Amino acid sequence: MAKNGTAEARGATHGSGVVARARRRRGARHAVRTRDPAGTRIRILDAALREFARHGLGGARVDRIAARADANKRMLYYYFGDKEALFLAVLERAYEDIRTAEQKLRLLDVAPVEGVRRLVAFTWRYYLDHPEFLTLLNSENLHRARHLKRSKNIRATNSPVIATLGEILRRGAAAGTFRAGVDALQLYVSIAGLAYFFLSNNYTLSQVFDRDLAAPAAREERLAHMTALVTGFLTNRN
Amino acid sequence: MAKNGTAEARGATHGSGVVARARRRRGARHAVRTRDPAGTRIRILDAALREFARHGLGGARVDRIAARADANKRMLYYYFGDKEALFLAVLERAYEDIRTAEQKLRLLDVAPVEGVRRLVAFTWRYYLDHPEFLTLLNSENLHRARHLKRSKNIRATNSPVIATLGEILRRGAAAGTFRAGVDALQLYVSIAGLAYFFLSNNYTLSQVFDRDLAAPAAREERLAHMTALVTGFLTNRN
DNA sequence: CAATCTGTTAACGAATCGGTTAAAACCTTC
DNA sequence: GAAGGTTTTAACCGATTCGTTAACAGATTG
Repeated sequence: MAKNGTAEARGATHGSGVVARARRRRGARHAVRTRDPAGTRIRILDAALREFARHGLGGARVDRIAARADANKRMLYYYFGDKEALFLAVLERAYEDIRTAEQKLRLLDVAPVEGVRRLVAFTWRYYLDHPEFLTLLNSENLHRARHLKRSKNIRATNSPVIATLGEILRRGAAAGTFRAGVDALQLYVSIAGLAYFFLSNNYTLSQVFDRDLAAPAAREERLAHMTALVTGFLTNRN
Repeated sequence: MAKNGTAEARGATHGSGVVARARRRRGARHAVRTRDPAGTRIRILDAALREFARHGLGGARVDRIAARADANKRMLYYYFGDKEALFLAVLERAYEDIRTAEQKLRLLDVAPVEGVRRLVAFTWRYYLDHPEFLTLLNSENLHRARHLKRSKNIRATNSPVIATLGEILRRGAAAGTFRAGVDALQLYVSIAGLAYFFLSNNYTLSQVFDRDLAAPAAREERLAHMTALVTGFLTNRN
């Protein structure tokens, strides 16, 4: 009863699909079969993101993806072609998501130092909240960006941030608060790297240095250090 | 004929093993069979390093490792137990190698700024020359350091670098050239991250920003930026 | 309501996976 | 030179892998 509300609330055109699926999962007989093409597609994408992030491309299992998506395995192939094409679809959506989040930042509304601080904090927060994004990128790099190479519309979406950061650096240098001659792409990669490495390699680092680097205190310390490092560098005019 | 020299040059106790193996590979009949336990062990480790680095733990194939090591597959299990134990052995050796290289650095013989510069340059160079180390760590982190947790003698070997960096920071602060209050572990992680991210994610970064970040010029630019970032931060006393 | 397209299903199959068996060949020791 | 332990081999195994087949059911259109 309450379950039904969920389906309707989502505004699904074929709302009954969700209910039917829930019934079928519970093993009820006389399950009402219904279609939900769009829903099936995103359920597969969600399940695939989780699976690829958890086990990598090589360790991911299509059967597990299908099971978690509550879809027939054949559907993966119907919608995406094969395992690798599905991986690319997952990757493209992940990039799309972070770029969308970046767009909302409006870094040029504040002073240059504050703008940089916000970019550092955002990057940190985003990686922290989306660990799957990190492992996904690691997988893609393991395969030398083989999938991304086949993708279009990836290059276009990624420039804006660099352009914005470049403008911040220009303004800061003009105002005399920042040093001149800093390359925006290099700095962007640095900010990303400072957060990425700590989080992506958190497990081995914690093990090797015998500290719990996932603890709240360690995280706060890290963000503070990153911010100090970047702003300290930029405001040192020698 | 010249081949034989290689075996002797290596100082192998059972030198004939190498020759026999080479003959067998070439498919010669009446192949002289010989034993070489130590050699077999390291050939397996080398082959496994390559395979795990190339395909990750999940994507690695034991048959391929055996083939490349020119050993029977049974030997992997004879010496290491199973695939995962072999992975741990490879990982342990990789850590051992980088710590050994770090020991040779003698960073305290030079001025603090120069010491930091050398550490940055070394880290960069080492990652550049050992890309397998990066992908290996990525794999281990994907699995949440599951294997490393079982390992002993990992924690002990990793402290010295942090201690040395701590001493450099102390001396620099005492001399008034460095800012005070910088945590050695945080800075070490930062230096590593600045190099690691650029190299480990080189493929996706190059793709996404439409630049060849593996080109010599891009590499030099990166090292220069990293060095400036770290020293610029440390020498900014505010 | 018939024809047609789209989405979904169960079942299967060939290839490959990590791991094992059982026996043989090499090497050391006495 | 025989005994006994260590290293190596070929063959094999059951489970699992990704991907496919063929038929069916819901939706759409005339």
